[in-house]
Amino acid sequence: MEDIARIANVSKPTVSRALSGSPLVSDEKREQIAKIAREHGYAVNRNAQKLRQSRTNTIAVMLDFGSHRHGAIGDPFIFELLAGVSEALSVRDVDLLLSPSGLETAGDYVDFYRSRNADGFIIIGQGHRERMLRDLSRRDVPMVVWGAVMAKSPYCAVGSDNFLGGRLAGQRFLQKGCQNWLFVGNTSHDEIRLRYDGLMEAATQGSDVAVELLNIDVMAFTETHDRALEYLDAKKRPDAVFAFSDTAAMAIISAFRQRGLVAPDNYALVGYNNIPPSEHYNPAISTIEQNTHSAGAILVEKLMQMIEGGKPKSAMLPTRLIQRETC
Amino acid sequence: MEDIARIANVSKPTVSRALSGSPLVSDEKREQIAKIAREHGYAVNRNAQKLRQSRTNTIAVMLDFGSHRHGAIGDPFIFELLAGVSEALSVRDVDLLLSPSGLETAGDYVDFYRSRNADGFIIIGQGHRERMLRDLSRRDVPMVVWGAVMAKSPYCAVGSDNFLGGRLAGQRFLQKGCQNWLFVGNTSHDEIRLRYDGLMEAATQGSDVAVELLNIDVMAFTETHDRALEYLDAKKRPDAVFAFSDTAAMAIISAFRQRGLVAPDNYALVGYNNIPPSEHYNPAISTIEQNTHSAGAILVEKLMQMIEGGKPKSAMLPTRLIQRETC
DNA sequence: TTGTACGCGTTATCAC
DNA sequence: GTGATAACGCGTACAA
Repeated sequence: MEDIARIANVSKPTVSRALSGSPLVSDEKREQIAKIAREHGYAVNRNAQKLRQSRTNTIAVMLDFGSHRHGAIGDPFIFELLAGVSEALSVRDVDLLLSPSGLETAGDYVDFYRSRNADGFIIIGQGHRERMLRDLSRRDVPMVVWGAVMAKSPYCAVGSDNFLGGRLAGQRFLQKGCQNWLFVGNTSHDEIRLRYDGLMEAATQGSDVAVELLNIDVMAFTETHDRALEYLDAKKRPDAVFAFSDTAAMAIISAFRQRGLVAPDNYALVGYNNIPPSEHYNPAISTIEQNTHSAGAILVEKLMQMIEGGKPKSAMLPTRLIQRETC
Repeated sequence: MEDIARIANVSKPTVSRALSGSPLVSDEKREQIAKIAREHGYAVNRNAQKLRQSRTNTIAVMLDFGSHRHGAIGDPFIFELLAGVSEALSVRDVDLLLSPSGLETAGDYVDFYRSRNADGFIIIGQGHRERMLRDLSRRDVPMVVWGAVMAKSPYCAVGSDNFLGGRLAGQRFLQKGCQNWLFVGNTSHDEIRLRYDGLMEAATQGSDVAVELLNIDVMAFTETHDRALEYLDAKKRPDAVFAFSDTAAMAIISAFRQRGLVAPDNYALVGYNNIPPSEHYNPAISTIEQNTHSAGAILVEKLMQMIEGGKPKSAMLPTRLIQRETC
């Protein structure tokens, strides 16, 4: 920058101002300086910038790849969410640091933040780290969580109305007169548990409804498929199934078909997320739709508020039941 | 750091050495300093570090979210790839900057690199930026591309053997005696075009084989489904279809079924990627498998070599045909 | 093994 | 509007 200043016959601060679009510099000079910089292949050192400024204009997005590998990614839903976050950050010209390593305990997160690696965190899915998140929320680090939204939560969470989603599925089962329900999913994830709770509430409103729980440790396609087969082979015959994702619903359909069971003739089925293939699947999958599209933008918006010192409220996105062939 | 040094009764450089694990400091002092740092909530400023050092230990991964949104993501394949890259970088303790904004022209990339935002780029999919990539490769910026691997390519590319993939599908079609083939995919993407070329080569080895091309602009599920319907409604009746992804294959199955056509009775079908649901789909989808798992690690390995000043060769990963019900 | 002095490239502060 | 100067927090010669 020193060199550019010399060549342009101005001072270093002027170059800085010109290149960062300060209104304090004349347009004429700005253009001239920009031109010289371009010709000489000069670009402002972003690290020096970050060192000098209070903001790093970077946020870290934590994605639990571990639990999503090997087909474990429920469906394209997470990807859409990530795309939304990426886009919302782009608009604000903020960098996205993806799942930096070594972040386990709340202390790790605090250190990472104090090291000025990022201005805040977006954490996708509580998973099994609810405890850590509660700790972290007390440590004055800007963060927003995608996942279960619970009233008593000490941190800002954004997620779809999972409880309602579960209830909607249950109410539909009631309409169809189903009595032996099966919930498929890992309820140790709060998000999933809320759906289960919603389903249970609907169940209590019916008469003589029994709900079973098929807990899937690793919520992957193959795992779900195999566990469903085991379940059927134990002579269980549910007349309604609520799966934790559309991909899981596909696994269910496949497993049930292998035992001669077809939806909706032999059982009702509702999935979650409304991914594109669901509509054209055979049979077309009834599902709970959540507004994935705006989720990313909302997450970013809340986090920015928090970084500015605000205290944004948690937000719950609407869900609705989309009826297709399976239910 | 100054403070920590004072409290520990040592000098600033000693603290620096202790915290960065230099062998020049006694274990006793290192431990003592680390303890004090922990107690006082001190963490090394990573930006100052990056400013001072030649490496930033950050690499940028370019993902074309734009062409993957709204279900446009072919299937979970890209996600798996990203997970692999993320993991490989974690092991090396390198940060992953995801699709920074404002990178369009080769010049943008060069500036980004010169600004010391990242030590290099991993670019997922050539897409429509082949021209830019050629430019960029001449500019002395470390980068590796996932996608089509072509002999005359000026940059280091890693990808599966797309040509072979296409040929394998074609050879299978020949075995089954199919004569009216349909290729589904956007051949303006080099990766896809190579598959088409492979298919064509197989076609020339048969007698009386005709190949049609159904170009899908946006390679999304719904788009593929609708274009397939249009195709059938134009009274076309292929007896073999090669789709650019397994998700696309699902879209094809759905569209064909709507017109009363079922695989493998009415047509043979081969997909690509071998995603988990393909095995359990109805009908189970024959597909070309590529070694997604090691891809991420290889990309990172090549890029690191390049950053170290090496000139790594392009690499082609093996593919194989997995025969299931559809073909 | 440890300390001194300096520089990395930028922006904030204050004068003019 | 522009320029001189200091400061951001760290690593690294070099000396001790």
